[in-house]
Amino acid sequence: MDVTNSKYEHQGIHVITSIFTIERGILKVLLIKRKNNPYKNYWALTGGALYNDEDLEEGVNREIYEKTGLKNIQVKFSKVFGKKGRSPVMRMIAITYIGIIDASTVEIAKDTLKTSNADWFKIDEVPKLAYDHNEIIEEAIKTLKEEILKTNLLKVFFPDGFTFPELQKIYESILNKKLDRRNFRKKMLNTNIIIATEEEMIFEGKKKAKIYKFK
Amino acid sequence: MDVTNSKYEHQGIHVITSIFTIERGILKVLLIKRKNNPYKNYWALTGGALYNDEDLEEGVNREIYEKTGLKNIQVKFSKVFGKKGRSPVMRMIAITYIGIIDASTVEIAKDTLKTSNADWFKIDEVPKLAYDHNEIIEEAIKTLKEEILKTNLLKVFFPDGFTFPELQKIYESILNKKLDRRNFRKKMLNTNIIIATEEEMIFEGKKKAKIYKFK
DNA sequence: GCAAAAGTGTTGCCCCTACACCCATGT
DNA sequence: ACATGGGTGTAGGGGCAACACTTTTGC
Repeated sequence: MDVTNSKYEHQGIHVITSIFTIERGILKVLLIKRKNNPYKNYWALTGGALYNDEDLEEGVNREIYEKTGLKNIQVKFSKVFGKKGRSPVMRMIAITYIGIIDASTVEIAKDTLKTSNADWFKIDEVPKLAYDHNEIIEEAIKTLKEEILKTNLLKVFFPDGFTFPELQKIYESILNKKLDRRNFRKKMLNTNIIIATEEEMIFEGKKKAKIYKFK
Repeated sequence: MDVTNSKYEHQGIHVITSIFTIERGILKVLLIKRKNNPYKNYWALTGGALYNDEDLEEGVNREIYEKTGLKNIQVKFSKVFGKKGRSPVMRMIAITYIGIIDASTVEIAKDTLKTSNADWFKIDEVPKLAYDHNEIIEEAIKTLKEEILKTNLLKVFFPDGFTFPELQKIYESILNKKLDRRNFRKKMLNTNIIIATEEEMIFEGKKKAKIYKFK
């Protein structure tokens, strides 16, 4: 291995996260506006170059923090993007992740060293983004749909527990389809990652709904 | 983005493939012996640095060819390995893949520009390898077990068709467990990627077995 | 005629889907 | 009393695992 071999000199790693939320039943993705070239003034996903002294997930979290002020976002690996032309500056491979947060509980920094804006976009209203980020979001949505069925990613929305009607609404927003109340309840209870509590609360109806928690 | 920023200068991409085969019912992995530093004279997986002018799978195939003489190996993505200390030379991220071939139909180059030997190793007799390649193989085996259930990866063993007894033996070798003849047959036929032929042949018994083909 | 492998069918379980009625409450 | 959403049970289909007997043929 020769550090100055021109065949593989000047390569780099992007660590990129599609951060999602749900606002009033609508799935949205967090985008930031770039201050610097390349793609100056383009909207983009949170992410950037991995540093030499950090592991992948450290880089992921640093990039999220630098570009949004958010900390401790739980992420899941999504996909690798490595087409040779994907960055105009040098050969970059993107390792991409997904995360989901409750937008109503956090404050997103709108102006940072590298960003001039930040906002949530409905996933079917995402503009033309920097790099191949549009494609990355498409794959991220697929990963998100798979992961919420296998893990307790959605716990972030319900730190104090949830009722089935509201949990179902979140799932329906992400999967983009209606689910059957009875089947949804049975399926969720079957996973054994949910436990009932004694409390109840009102969600949308007039009748109280029982509160459950993620383990 | 600044090409000479020391925080992310001198990074590179490894494209690495765990190439498997089955010989007399035993799952084996192809290793090559390195001629050069780092890890000179260590056994290692086929792989190396991705070049700037090639896409990921092009790099995968070039590396396999350079180190073994093999061409046109169908590969599947396995996992990303990116711990910061994984290469002693510079910061390398490994994008890893799996492939499977019928060792009896190919000739592996044992001496190339970069390798001084090449051989098949039983997966529980793999020596201490270069880099984190032992860990990569562990994950590759998991990926292999998943992929053979979802895809027709094993087609390479049966260019002229197969009987159920021999197909089942391959599956059992990889999954490392006995399967029920009747259930195996039903499950495979259910996938609809298999068609019956009129021919028959003898596998291990005295009775002829019907020959099937992958679509 | 027997050993060795090939071929085949049934049952029960679990998960999933589809679907209809009663309950609690605020107005 | 009625409208609104919350809560529940049942039946059918598909996939999976467990399981035993018959067939072919070389010796």
